[in-house]
Amino acid sequence: MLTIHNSLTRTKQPFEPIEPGKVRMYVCGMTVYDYCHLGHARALVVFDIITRYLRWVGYDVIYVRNITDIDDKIIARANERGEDFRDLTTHFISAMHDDCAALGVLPPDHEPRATDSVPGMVAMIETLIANGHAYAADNGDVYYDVSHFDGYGKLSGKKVEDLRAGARVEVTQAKDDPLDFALWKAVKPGEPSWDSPWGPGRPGWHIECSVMSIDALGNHFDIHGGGRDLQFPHHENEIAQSEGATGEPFANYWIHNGFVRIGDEKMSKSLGNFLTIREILERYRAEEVRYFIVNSHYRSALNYSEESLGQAHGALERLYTALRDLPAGDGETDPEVEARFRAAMDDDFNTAGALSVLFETAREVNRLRATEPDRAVRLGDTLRTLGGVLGLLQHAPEEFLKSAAGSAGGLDDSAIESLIAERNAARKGRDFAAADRVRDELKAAGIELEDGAEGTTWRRA
RNA sequence: GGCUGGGUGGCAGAGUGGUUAUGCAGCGGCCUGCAAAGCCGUGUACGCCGGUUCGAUUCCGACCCCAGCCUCCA
Repeated sequence: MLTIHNSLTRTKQPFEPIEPGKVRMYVCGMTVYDYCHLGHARALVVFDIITRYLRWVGYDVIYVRNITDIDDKIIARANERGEDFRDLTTHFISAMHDDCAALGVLPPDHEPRATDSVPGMVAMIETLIANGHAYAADNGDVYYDVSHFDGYGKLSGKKVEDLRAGARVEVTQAKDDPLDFALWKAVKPGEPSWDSPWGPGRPGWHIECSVMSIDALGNHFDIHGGGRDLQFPHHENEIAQSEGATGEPFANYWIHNGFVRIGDEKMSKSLGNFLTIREILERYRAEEVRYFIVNSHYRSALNYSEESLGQAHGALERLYTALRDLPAGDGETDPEVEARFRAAMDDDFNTAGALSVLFETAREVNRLRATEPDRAVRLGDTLRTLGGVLGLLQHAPEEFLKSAAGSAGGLDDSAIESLIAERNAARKGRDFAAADRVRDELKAAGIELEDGAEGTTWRRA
């Protein structure tokens, strides 16, 4: 039985989809004005794994992840670069897709773009005005009337009075209440705009997600996800808009992933302490980045450090070493191992616990490969299958073990092979001093050797 | 100030009212020309102070500390 921590109730609940066997999930995607950083990578990987797992246990999943391709920052950046905002977003959307592919993040089923849904946003805003949930201000903006929605604050656990007391939102003349938020922003000079009943302008950020999610999944769907930082106000506002407009409950389960931190601070654009995915991939293998993310629970804070990424390498090396030279079997998994893996994942996607099952299985493979080869092969299949649910262990072991991290230079494979041949000739002549010199030379270049019965193998550390 | 979440062994990181997380690193052993890999063994870990309990890292209360949201943010 799958249980999920629901931000809406702040408890772990059994997962019950609206329609049996079917999961409809919407996750807030990227605002495409810059390259994705490690924090984005975490959100991408976390929901990728949730999707993979739900599918693997048999759910028919519709996964929607939007693209915000119109907002203040996009406009500002485009103007800075002196280009059309569409050229800017096209560039960063394609960069994001490259990053996803590199990290093994599967594409969502639908990837709606805000600019394709503006008429729907205008329509929802009209409905909200008609319902009394929103009002058009004199300046051409339209605002949501927070006091007119009873459930406001239910997702973030905030009370409207408390928010008002601690409000740091700048009060404009146009708003009735500092907590009210913009649904439609009147055009300013130099900005792209769309026509509307309130004059030319563009949608507010929150309305974009309400409309794109409902368009793709209906008024009421199962899971809505995103980063912790979106819980308030973004998701709170989405609920107010969506439920205000449809009169139906919006999403049943809200899942929020924790932040990536660096030096005990949130990694973010505004703090400027971020590392882009492409920067990281220059220094580490994509699978190491993925392992680093999977190694901790999706809701907890994840501290970036060189050491952690290094440890990820060591851990993957162990797993791949167990699979090395192990033939593939019939693809069946071991039921007992699978049950333990599922028990961990069913417990609010406990990927760290699931990994421990993988390591225990790897040890079993190593222990049994000589004495019970059939069983070892079966466990190897299990390892590959369960690893695949986490998006790991899909490379050929030799390929992973011999691969270089990022753009690392050094010795190429043929140079390594010829040094090994040289060393083995020395070993044959029992000139161990010469053999050890070659091995030391390779070790200095980051190459580890292993002399086995079948000959010498190597890997990059 | 209001509201969230968290403090676990050298590091990373799960989890639990009493019995091994797991990985990396370390130590001892087996194996090996020596290594490496692997296997076996090994470490008085649970912020502080009280309380409940036969027993608490795990429950309750206070305290200290950290992070996040309340402004754009995965």
